[in-house]
Amino acid sequence: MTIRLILAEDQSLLSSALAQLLDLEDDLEVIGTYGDGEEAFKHIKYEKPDVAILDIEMPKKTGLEVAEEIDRQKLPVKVMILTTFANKNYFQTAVKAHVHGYLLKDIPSDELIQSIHEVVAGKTIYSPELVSSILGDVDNPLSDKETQILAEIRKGGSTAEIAKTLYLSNGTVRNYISSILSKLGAANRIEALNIAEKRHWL
Amino acid sequence: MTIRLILAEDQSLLSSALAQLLDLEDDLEVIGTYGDGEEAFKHIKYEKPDVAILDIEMPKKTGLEVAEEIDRQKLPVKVMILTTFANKNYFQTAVKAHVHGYLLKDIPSDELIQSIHEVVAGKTIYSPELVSSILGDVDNPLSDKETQILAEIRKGGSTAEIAKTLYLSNGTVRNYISSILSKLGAANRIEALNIAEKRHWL
DNA sequence: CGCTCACTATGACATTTGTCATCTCACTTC
DNA sequence: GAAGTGAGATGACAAATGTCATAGTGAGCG
Repeated sequence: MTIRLILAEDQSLLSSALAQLLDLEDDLEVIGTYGDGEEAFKHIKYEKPDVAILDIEMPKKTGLEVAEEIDRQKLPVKVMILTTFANKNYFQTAVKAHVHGYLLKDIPSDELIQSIHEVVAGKTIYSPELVSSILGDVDNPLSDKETQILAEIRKGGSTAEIAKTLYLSNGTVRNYISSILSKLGAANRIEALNIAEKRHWL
Repeated sequence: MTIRLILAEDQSLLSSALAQLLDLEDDLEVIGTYGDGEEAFKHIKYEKPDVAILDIEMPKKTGLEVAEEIDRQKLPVKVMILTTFANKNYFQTAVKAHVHGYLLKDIPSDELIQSIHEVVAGKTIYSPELVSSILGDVDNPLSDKETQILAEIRKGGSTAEIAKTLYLSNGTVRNYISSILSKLGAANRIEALNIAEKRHWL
């Protein structure tokens, strides 16, 4: 029985190289490769592959959104996330969406092939590097509101604008920012952004 | 005559997939794959491959630095840059280093293989998407100093810190920033960073 | 030669940002 | 129902940031 695969990955070089390579395996068959989440989802839904390999950051719909949709509709597909990002939030979202694999792009292709087989055999595979790196991650000390505000800061808005979009008073926003800065040990907004980004908290 | 290749790419999945795929071609032979610029350079220097395919953003040494070093030492190697980044500065640096190819990772792998052959045959290949996207780029209105200061801003330093590291007065830095903001139509530093980054000016 | 432009600088000013103490109000929780 | 707790708010203050006018220097150019 050959395993039917769909690939969703927006970097054509990787996508095409991978597709050709997987196709060379005699029990694997790549029935489609798609460069954005929406297309990929459509084809997953109607062509019912055995395994869907999804990148996270893609146009239109992220791999995580696709995974959640598949989970919600209980489509009979094994979902594997394949990403560069060893990011706690991404990983947790993926786990909640009951994905069958979460692999980082820093593995060799043999390992990917092996993982596909294991997933089809019923295993669930989380990249060990990832799990340990996640466990090793310093815990995000920011509250939800603080994180939300930091995200607004990243967009470049002033205190006043942030206050308006979040329906808070000017002073409250400044208090939150003050607290963010002290929690992150930053001296200003930009430093805070850099720190939070480096630690995968954004 | 088979073409001997060295690959420098820090994303293992792509690196290994590509290596296997290229090796399948009967006139191509991948004699080494390396995950950082320094290692790659050493092996390029002593194993003298026909072609070196370099990613830009890698640990230790970027692909561009490797390319410059190869150019300076006049090593008899065809250099091809393979990157995600359609960034004017990167591209210009690469051209100055006399690379023989500059390709984006959004091409299919067949095209890469074909390009390798063309480069070996003496052609110089610049990704057409890139060239046109570069030509379509709005010209950077910032002066060198302004760009330099914006780069310092990105690191998160305060006006005073920037002034100190660049040996300028506090007021001068503030004037430059003021000018940057007005040129970019930004209301504050963070917005300026976002705009400059989006337009590939950083 | 004069002109423009980039670079550097000052001072004065308004605004924004960051800090801190303090307060209210709605919810738990015991 | 009293004591916490956490989200949100205020006001006052200091420091940083942004704006503007003005000015000196030197390089490059027609």
